[in-house]
Amino acid sequence: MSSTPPNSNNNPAAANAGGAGGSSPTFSPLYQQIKALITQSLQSGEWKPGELIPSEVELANRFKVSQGTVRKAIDELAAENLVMRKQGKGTFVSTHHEARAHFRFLRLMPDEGVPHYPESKFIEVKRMRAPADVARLLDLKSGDAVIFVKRVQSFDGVPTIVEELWLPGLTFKGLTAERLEEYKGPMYGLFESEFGTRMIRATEKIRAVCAGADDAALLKITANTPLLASERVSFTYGDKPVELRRGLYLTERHHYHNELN
Amino acid sequence: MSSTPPNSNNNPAAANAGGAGGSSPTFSPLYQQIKALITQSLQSGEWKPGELIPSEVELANRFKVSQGTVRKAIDELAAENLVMRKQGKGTFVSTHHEARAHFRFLRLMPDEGVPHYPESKFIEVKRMRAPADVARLLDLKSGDAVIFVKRVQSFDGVPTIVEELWLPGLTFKGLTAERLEEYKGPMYGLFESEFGTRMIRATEKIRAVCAGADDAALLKITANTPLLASERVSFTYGDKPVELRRGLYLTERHHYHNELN
DNA sequence: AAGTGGTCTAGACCACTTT
DNA sequence: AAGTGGTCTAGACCACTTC
Repeated sequence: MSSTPPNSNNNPAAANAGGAGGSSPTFSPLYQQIKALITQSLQSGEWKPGELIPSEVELANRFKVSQGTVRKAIDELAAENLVMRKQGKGTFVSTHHEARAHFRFLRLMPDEGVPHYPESKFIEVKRMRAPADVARLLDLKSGDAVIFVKRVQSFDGVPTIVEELWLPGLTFKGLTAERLEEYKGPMYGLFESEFGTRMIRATEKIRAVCAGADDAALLKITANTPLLASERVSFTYGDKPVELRRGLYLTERHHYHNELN
Repeated sequence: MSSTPPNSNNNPAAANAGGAGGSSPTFSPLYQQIKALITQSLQSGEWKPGELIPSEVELANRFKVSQGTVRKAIDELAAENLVMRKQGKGTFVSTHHEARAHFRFLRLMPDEGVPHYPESKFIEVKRMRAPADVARLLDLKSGDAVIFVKRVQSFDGVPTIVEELWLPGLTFKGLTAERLEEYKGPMYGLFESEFGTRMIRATEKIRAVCAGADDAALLKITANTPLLASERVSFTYGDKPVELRRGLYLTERHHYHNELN
């Protein structure tokens, strides 16, 4: 018998792939396991948003796998916008503190001209107990503490969005109107920097409604103007819902943009 | 000097990668070139929707590249929904004749219950000359022949969508009300099978509007009911726009669903 | 058993950035 | 020159489907 060929697969890190034929019931490929390990480091804050993560070679050594396997894991994380690759520089943890990230969740675009981020005016910020519907969407118990935020957003001084947010009180303890007001830019940047909670994906339900008297007043429009109503639930690592946002969008000079692939 | 090592890169198919240092201005990686060649075969109909394409090994031989390079090309085509991989069976050309594809472009979901495809009732089908706005969006000249379609779609007998379509007359020559009516299922299936035109992506602009008298009558609702207004431009291979669709969606028992990643 | 896509490895070289 | 990600190759073996 000749010696083992150089490419035989006998990786100790993989709990499967053994010589025994029976595949374990919880089988997952090595690169998925590596991906999970990297995600853990992202979640735990070992590498913070905006920072450089270890190089592929370094991670391959750490996890005792080939660079190609690390590469495939990072490819998927990059596709999910958890990290960003930059040739020659390295791989960086994604952050909401970038123009690029600003319009990933805000899909309202001006009919004419280049998109830019709106100004916020906060109407109300308070702690309260979660109503049943909010609790259900945020995976909380009815009556759990939540932080409620209501604000109006304007483009070039024109009020266009009125939205209400509910955030788990535990995760966002210490969030006040002052901190929101002094912070410029998207709230997700604040959440990421000050509360260590990064939104990584969201689901949205959209309908058309008529403006009620209160919302019409905030948007300085007549009642019964048609508005887009969006209900958005945002998730952080581990598919944990951490924000419910209900927005009303005035679509006279703006539209909701979507790409269907 | 030792002989050339086994892994030196000297592939004749690549127009770049030569020994000369100067990179050509039109550089693109090999797998992108392979991807373009495969896309050409898809576009030309060499492999038709639903059919099996040659195996990775076969394509690697044909193009004189390694299987890994073909693999990376097909990976991207699969990510763009142009093909579908099935382990053990092969790689198939995507088709709109599948339940899976039906909801890729129709994002209106029932608030309760499982999604299903609506019934169509055609109001009008005619040839006409493209108005300026339609011509612009379809990359035609104002006055070029287009086919105009107007229909109402119902879920469980409840009229919910009224939409108007404009299609380039040249591409869809011979499309009549009869053919539309006898065809069950999504129009994109018909377009693909009968006209050899496959929609591969679309952009959509969404607003809220009030129902006018005519549309209210078609949807059997009162005038001024708020509706979602969608303007969608669909593209076939080569990013060529081949459909303009303007839809009004009743969102009382349905909502527009979106995933933000 | 044979064929397909899916995973994993090892190594070479290229393109880009920084030192 | 050194380090990073990006491309390409060659080969092994696994999981799944079909014959």
